Amino acid sequence: MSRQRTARKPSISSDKSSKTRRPGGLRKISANGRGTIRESNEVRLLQAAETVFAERGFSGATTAEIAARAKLPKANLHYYFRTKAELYRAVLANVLELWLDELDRFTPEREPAEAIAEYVAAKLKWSRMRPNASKVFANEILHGAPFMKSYLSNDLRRRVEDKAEVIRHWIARGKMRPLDPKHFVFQLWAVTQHYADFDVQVRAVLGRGRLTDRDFAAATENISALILHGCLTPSGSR
Amino acid sequence: MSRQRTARKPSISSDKSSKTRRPGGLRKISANGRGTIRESNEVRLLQAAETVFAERGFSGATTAEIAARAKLPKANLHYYFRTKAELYRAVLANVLELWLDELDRFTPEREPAEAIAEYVAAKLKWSRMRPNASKVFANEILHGAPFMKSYLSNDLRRRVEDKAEVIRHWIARGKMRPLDPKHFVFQLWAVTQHYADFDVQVRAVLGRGRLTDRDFAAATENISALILHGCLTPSGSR
DNA sequence: GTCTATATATGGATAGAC
DNA sequence: GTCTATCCATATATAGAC
Repeated sequence: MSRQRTARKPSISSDKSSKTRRPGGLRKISANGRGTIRESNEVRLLQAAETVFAERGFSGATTAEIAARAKLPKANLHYYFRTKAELYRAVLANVLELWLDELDRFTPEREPAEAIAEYVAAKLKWSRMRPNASKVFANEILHGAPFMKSYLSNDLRRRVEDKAEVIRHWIARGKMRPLDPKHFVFQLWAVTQHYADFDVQVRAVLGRGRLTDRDFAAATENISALILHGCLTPSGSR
Repeated sequence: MSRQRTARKPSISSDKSSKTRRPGGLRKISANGRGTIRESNEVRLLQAAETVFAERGFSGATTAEIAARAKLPKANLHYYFRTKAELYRAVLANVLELWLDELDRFTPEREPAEAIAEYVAAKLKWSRMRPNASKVFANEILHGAPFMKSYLSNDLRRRVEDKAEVIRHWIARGKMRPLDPKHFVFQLWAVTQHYADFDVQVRAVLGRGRLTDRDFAAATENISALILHGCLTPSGSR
């Protein structure tokens, strides 16, 4: 769960000065065989930060609140993450790992109906399980992606480019209607993330204190049906 | 363009103490027949505020930046709007006026295909013309709707309830597939607002400096086609 | 590696002259 | 009704004792 740049992770570090790590070197190797204090503290800070950044945004979040939620003194937070921005970057990097891989179901050999239904279900599962991750991401984009712009224009853009090619293949094979592949991906993103990012509105309209399993099941079914009927050719849907 | 509560506007004032207006009374009635100084200053502040709140969120926005963008000294802003929160509330109220009415196209007598296509086109037009309005709203919801929660649970909820009834009618008449009406509305909202709220991501993926008329035309067509094929019965789509 | 105390900056809001 | 100067609260970040 290290937040080190290992060069295989999507890097969002390029936008600002990427400072070097902790003084480094003397990593505590405790009797139980792990540098556990640092690790567990970092994880707790990252989890607390995800919640607070989701609820308050970058500017609204305070290091004091994050530290309190992680049950650590504020100065300790600054020991592990020199600046608020560095902590935020680490949270964002964690979030991206979640988002990235689900699109990999889109391969030319697969049936679009299956791949798309699975994707919708998977994204909605994340919206339920990690709503704060989704919100941090949404907030970042909403405000112009100051920390993530280069990631969007590089990693993400290429990835969508690839998947658009797969969708074009499906269309050419007569399995999908002749739609614009990239706009189709936007629409998948939009409907699946809505339930995490706009949950307050969804709950208010449905009159729920919190969204239940049944609500998410209903959302998944409705979205799948709408999207599949919307994008498949009659023969493609079998 | 007054921001007064006239009781017919959707009220968002109930969450916090709604302070009385300016000292009041002596409204300048200038030679040209309008209280123009106040009015034009208020409008400029509201427009500046919409932009800044959209870009930075409530906490990230500073009254200094808003005032600068409106080309007024900061103290002047506080003369017209006592607090940052009051100014924010006024911006939100403006935004809600835009959002509310478009759903009125949903009436039992109309053909769903037409009503829905018009709605999608109208919402996307707003996403293009007033992206900042959309972003302010999105940001408010994203962070738990601290200023708007009661509006969501009352006005908005009732409104969606009404429209859900219309959709059920369409379904009963065999014009639409048997979907969940409220989830369907969520999906309409999600896809149409995506292009305003997530424009940075959309632009990055499409490789555009800014979204063009053609991009919005493509979005409109793609969304309409997906949604209509997705929700109409074969006979319903004629 | 932890934590108290504090330096420093920023931003919301207002006093009071014009 | 306008605007300069300023008050004061809050927040990031660090120094330095433990």
